[in-house]
Parts: sequence; structure tokens; C-alpha cells
Amino acid sequence: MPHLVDPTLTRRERQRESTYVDIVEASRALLAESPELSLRAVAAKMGMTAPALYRYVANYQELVDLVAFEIDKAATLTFAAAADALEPDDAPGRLVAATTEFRQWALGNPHEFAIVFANPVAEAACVRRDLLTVASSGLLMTDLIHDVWRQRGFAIPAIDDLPDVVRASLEDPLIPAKVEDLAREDRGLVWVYMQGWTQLYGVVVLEVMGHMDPRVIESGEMFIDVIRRFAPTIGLAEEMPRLEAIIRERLGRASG
Amino acid sequence: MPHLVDPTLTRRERQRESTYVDIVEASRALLAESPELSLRAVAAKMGMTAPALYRYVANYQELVDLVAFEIDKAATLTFAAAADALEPDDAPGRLVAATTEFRQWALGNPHEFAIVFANPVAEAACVRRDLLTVASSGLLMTDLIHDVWRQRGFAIPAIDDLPDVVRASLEDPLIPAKVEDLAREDRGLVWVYMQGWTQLYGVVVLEVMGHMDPRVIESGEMFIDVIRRFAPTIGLAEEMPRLEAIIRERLGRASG
DNA sequence: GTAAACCGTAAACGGTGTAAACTATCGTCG
DNA sequence: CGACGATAGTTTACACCGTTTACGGTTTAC
Repeated sequence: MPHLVDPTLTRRERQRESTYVDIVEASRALLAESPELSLRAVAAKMGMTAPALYRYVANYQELVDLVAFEIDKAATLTFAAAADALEPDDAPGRLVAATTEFRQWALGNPHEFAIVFANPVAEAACVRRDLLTVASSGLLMTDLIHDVWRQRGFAIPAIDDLPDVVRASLEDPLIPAKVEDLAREDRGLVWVYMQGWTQLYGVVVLEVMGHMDPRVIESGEMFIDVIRRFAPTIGLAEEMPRLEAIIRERLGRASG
Repeated sequence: MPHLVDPTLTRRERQRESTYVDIVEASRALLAESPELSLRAVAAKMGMTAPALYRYVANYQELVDLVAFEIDKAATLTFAAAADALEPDDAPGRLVAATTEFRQWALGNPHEFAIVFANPVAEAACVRRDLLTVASSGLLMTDLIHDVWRQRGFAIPAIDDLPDVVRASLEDPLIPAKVEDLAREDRGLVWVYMQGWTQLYGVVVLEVMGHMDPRVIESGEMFIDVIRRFAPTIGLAEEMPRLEAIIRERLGRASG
């Protein structure tokens, strides 16, 4: 897993890390123009031949996974930035801001979105599965909901009221969710998070894929509607008018 | 002039139609095993060479669209059959039965599902867009919700309370929805349908793509949860326990 | 009966992922 | 310093992909 350049590494290791960065960079440049990401094109864009890339990834799928992970990381920064545009004590505002930015980013970068969020996870025990578990966007979103809960204290389902399977999944989650700092009796919050994520995911995929009336997509009304219908679940019913203003303000912009 | 079979079709035309059937058949056979559908493989499976297929489809995308349309048609039959397993006067039961069958079918035929419901619609004015508008599954689902409304008469949003864009979209929909036999003041029902479809779509795509805890997918608890949370919107809150039984019964089966 | 429309073929072009063999360079150690 | 092994790149090759072109048979229609 390549990260930022680290001075403690040997020269060769640093060079290798930087090549990984180049790979991601080239890939994202290609994705900005075409939905198809080809290993050969990435290599060409870097001034290399295709087989050389096999020194860095085992196969095409691993290239995609690598790029997806880095895209998620980078996109999460913009979500976080959207949240940071509001005061720290306005957890609800921060949540909807980040959520709206997520939607805007998805529509503005459909190919990147597809690679991260609409890519089938083939097997239960594959690399992608592991990467998924630590996806930064998931961690951010759970964090933001957690903040809302701490500040507003909405009702969450008691973990023992939930079905056995769900309880097991909450106690030892296989999805990206920051859960260690959550007492067992508060794990119901993660279920609420999953509910919200499911609904959000539904609209956004529908919109990005174009499986919705173009006029509705353009307006963002269904997206707003989804947020509005979910708001009461996390105790934001009364605050919704104010939050809707935040959303609509953000819908007017393009995403970076 | 006596005609034995179909007066409108000549011998050659009938043969041509049958070739189209073969194409879809071969494609679906391939999709059952591999997520990738290749034009060459389809041709080979039919005992033809690849270029011959260009007598029937203009390009690869058109092949995919054709297959997607036919898959949707065929799948809709199984959804309808699930609904028909219940009494005609039990519209709520029919709706959740069809919905559950949809989910089961999606999980059992992920590649077919992906081709129909998770394929990007590139341009606003493409063939796929038109096909989408008449997708049979969409028509069935609107029908089923319409039946629930007629039988139970839940509250629907007044069309004039909805945002302008939404109103325009409901008066002249670009999505699959049987809408002609719905008075203008009742068009709010279509919005309710879109809301429900969005939520349903969210869970199912999440499940099919594997972007969810495998244990939760296996159990179907999130799917049930989505239905449960949507039920009140269409006046089925009290009936939910009965409906949940119908769902759980169906989750135990495999889909055809 | 003949001309046109149709349906298939083979060959070829440029693209893809991937495997194998080979080579030049770099880092380390005697 | 020199040698050697690991590393990172090359070239070549294979099998597959979508698509185009040119060509040959059949079937239909006038």
C-alpha cells in the first residue's frame, strides 16, 4: 500500500513509492476523460511499456483496486473540506455538507465514482474486501454521524433488539466504520449509519448511472428528498429547513 | 390470401426474428457464467463469426442494450409470478412479493442484474434511454404500487406542492412508469413510486455489488429494514408484520 | 430470369491483459 | 574497488476483444 514519500526509506524504496504515485496520477488523468481504464494506457501515459507495470501490481484488478483506494482517499479530503466549511459545533450542518459534496463529486467524476463505489467485490476474502474495510470515506461519514449523535443525542436502536446477524455484524464490522471507540450498547448507531448510507447510495448511484429523469437529476430534488426523509431518524426533523438551505447552496456549485 | 403463421412476417423476417432470440439466449447463457459479455463469444456460441452479428446490431453497445431489454422483460415475468402467488385483493402482499423476488433475482443473477440496472446511460438521447422508458419491470412496479393505492388509499403529495422540476417530470415522465391512466392530481403517486424505487435500488445494488457485510447480505436484514421503513409512506405500517412474514418466506428460496 | 437485398464468410487493423526471456542499472558486500 | 544479486525496465509473443472491408453464396422480388 503506497503512501506519501517517507524520508526514512532507502532511495530505491522512495523511487518505488513515487512510481506508485505516478501510476495513480496517470490513471486518474485517464479516468477524467474516458470511463475505461486500461493498464496499457496507464503505462503509456507514464512513458513505460505495459509489462513494466507488473512490477507494481500483480494484475489489472489490483491496479483498479489501488486506484480506487487512492481516489477514495482523495475524494474524502474534499468531503471533509465541505464539512469544515461549517462551525465545529454544527455537526448536522457538517454531515449534510459532506454528504452533498459526496453527491456532487460523484456526478462530476462519474468514472472515478464508478471505480470506487460501483465495482463488484468478487470474493469475500480478496484484497478489495480488506481495502473496503478501511475506506476513508466510510470512516469520515461514520465520524460525522457520530458527532451528530453526541451533540443531539437522537434515539438509536438497542443492540439487543436487532436481529442476531446484525448484532454480530455491529460487534465486529466488515465495513468501513470507526467503531472501536463506541461502547457495545451504542453500536446501534452503526446500524443507523448503514441505513443512511444505503439510502444515500441509492440516489447517488441512480443519478450517476443516469437511471433517473435527467431533469430530476439536474435539480437534485430526489437527493434532497432522500436526506429529508432520513433526517428524522437522526433527530434532525426541526433543523431540516436550515440544513436544506445548506444543501441547496452547495448544489449550485461544481465539485473539485 | 391465406396465411398460416403471421401475415405480417415473411419467411426471411421470421428467420431473422429467431436469430435475435438466439442472440439473447446465447448472451444470457454466457452471462450466467461470466460477468463479461463479449460479442465474439456470443457469435461463437451461436456458431457464427463475430462480424456476422453486425447484421443484427450496429455495435457492441446495441447488443448489450438488446440483451438488457430482454433480460428485464424475462425477469419481470418472475416478479409478476411472485405477485400472482397472492390473492388479487392483497395488493400490499403482491407488492412486497414482487419486490422480494426482484431482490432475490438480483442476488442470484448478478451479471444480468448489472447489465440491466447498473449500466451507465451515456447520453440523454440514446437508444438505451428510450428502452429505459418502457422497461417492463418499471411498469410492473408502478402497477403494483398503483394497486396498493387504489385498495388502501394512502396519502400522496399534492402535485402542486412538489418542486417545479418534479412536477414537470411527473406530467411527462422519462422513466418507466405507467402514467397515462393517472389523473393529473394523482401524479404525486409517481413521485412516491420514485422514492420507493430509489430506496429499493440502493439496498439491492449495495448487496449485489458486495459493498455490505456478507453476513447482512446473506440474512437480508437490511433489505427487510428498507421495506419496513418505507411501508408507512404507502400506508402499510400496521400490515407490516404480515408482510414481513411474506418477505421472509420468500428470502428462504432461490430465484429462477 | 435476372437484379437486388440479405446473410454469412475470411482477412485484417488496432486495441486489450498477460507471460516469458532478456538486459541494464542499482545497492550492497567482500 | 569489483562482483554479484535484486530490481526495473525492455522486447517479443499469445490470445482475446470490437470493428471494418471485401467477397461469396441464398433468398426474395420484379
